[in-house]
Amino acid sequence: MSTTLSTSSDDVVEVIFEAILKKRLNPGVKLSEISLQEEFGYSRSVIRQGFDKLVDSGVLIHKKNQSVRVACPTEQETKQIYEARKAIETGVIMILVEKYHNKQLDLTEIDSMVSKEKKLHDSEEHAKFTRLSCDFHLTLAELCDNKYLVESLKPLIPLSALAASVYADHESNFCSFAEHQELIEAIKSNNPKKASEAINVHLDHCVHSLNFGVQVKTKNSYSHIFN
Amino acid sequence: MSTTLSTSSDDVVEVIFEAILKKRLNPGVKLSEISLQEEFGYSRSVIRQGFDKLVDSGVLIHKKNQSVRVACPTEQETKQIYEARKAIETGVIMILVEKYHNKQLDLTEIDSMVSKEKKLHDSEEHAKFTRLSCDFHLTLAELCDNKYLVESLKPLIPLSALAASVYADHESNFCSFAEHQELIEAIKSNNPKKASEAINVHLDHCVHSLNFGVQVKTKNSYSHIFN
DNA sequence: GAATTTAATATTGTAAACAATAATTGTTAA
DNA sequence: TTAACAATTATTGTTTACAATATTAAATTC
Repeated sequence: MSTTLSTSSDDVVEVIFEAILKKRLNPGVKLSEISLQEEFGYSRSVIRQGFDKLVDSGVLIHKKNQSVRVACPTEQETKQIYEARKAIETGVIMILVEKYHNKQLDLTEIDSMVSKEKKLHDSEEHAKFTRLSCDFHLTLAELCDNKYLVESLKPLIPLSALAASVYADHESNFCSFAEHQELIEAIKSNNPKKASEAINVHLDHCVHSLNFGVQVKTKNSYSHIFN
Repeated sequence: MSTTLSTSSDDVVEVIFEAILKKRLNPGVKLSEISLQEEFGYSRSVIRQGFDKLVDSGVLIHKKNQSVRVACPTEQETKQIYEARKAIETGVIMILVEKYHNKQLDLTEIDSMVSKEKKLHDSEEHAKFTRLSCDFHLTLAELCDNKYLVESLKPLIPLSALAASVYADHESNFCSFAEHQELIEAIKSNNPKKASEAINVHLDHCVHSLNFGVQVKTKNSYSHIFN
């Protein structure tokens, strides 16, 4: 949380988040503390602290006396993740509509993000596109100036990415930049109802684009993951 | 998170949560690791793990190389806490309305909680009443069967309790059981709009009942806090 | 006597060591 | 060959020890 001065273990959290969003770390992958201390250069206790935070947010799974594993959301969990996101992000959008109406909100950063999303989508840079799609949602939360909302949403983004790696057939169409565009327009039009519908429809589309029929595949090695 | 088998450090988290809700731990109180290991019987590293979790949720504040302190929410933070709660709990209520309508929700537990709240309020057992008010909100979230929503809301409840200890003049009127009653009625009446308004009005009342003019007081000793 | 500096103490940050548990490998028997 | 069991290895859970930092107390100066 932002009240904490960042410690070494936060590096671990960031790197693992990053690796998940970049699809370097797949669902179900086992992560041992001693193997990773070489990778990071920190001691095992620092790695462990980072793991603990990630376990707490649900991104890593930990059973007693066993190595942690990257979460592999079930169908039910995925639906719960998006249900939670709808609650939190609807709140986010309502706040932003209010702020924009009161001229307390600068949307230029978000506008340029959506433009960049479009470019990456057209040039078929899938990895970067997925990453930016995730950032879009987090950035909206950050614009609220409410650290509690941000912290609530934060773990749900990598969890969504993990769900996508498991269940999405084509990730390029998974989180539509066109709907992001519409969402921003709804905020600008100062129409709370329209904006609320836009975010709910968008997140519903994300879930419905997933194919829960696929067999879950897990990997076990983690060389060349973090670089 | 529920995916984790509970470890020793979770005991620390629970005990501190409990102490806050029971008003044994006041905002700003300093908690040193070595002093508390005697209190708990665990070693310092276990205490530390529990502290880390509490810091992550914002309930404890931690600056590098300094002892952790119980959070002392500012006016702005308090308003952010309730803004976040409104988002999350509106989502919770919407889910419950849907579930109740589909006969997938049993409200007898909640009904009896509200009855008990009334009793405690009438008999002026303030500490127990406050505690039950907090439990009411968490129980509603738990009825959604969505661990992500529960985990999002969980840290905001003790934070609200801390804000109340700082800014509430009379805690007995702080979180109205009558409004809890109305909220449940709204769910039962299968009226999403009414239910949404009920939770938003209730949480707004909580904030507005606070008096942000008071001077913040902190304490420094912690004997007889955890028993 | 008050303020500043210096030394002593206490507390946290990190790493390393040991104990307990799980995962793996090797062996044996059917 | 396969299955069950035993021994080994690897990994986690916890404690302990040491280094770095902050807090407190004492000493010095004005």
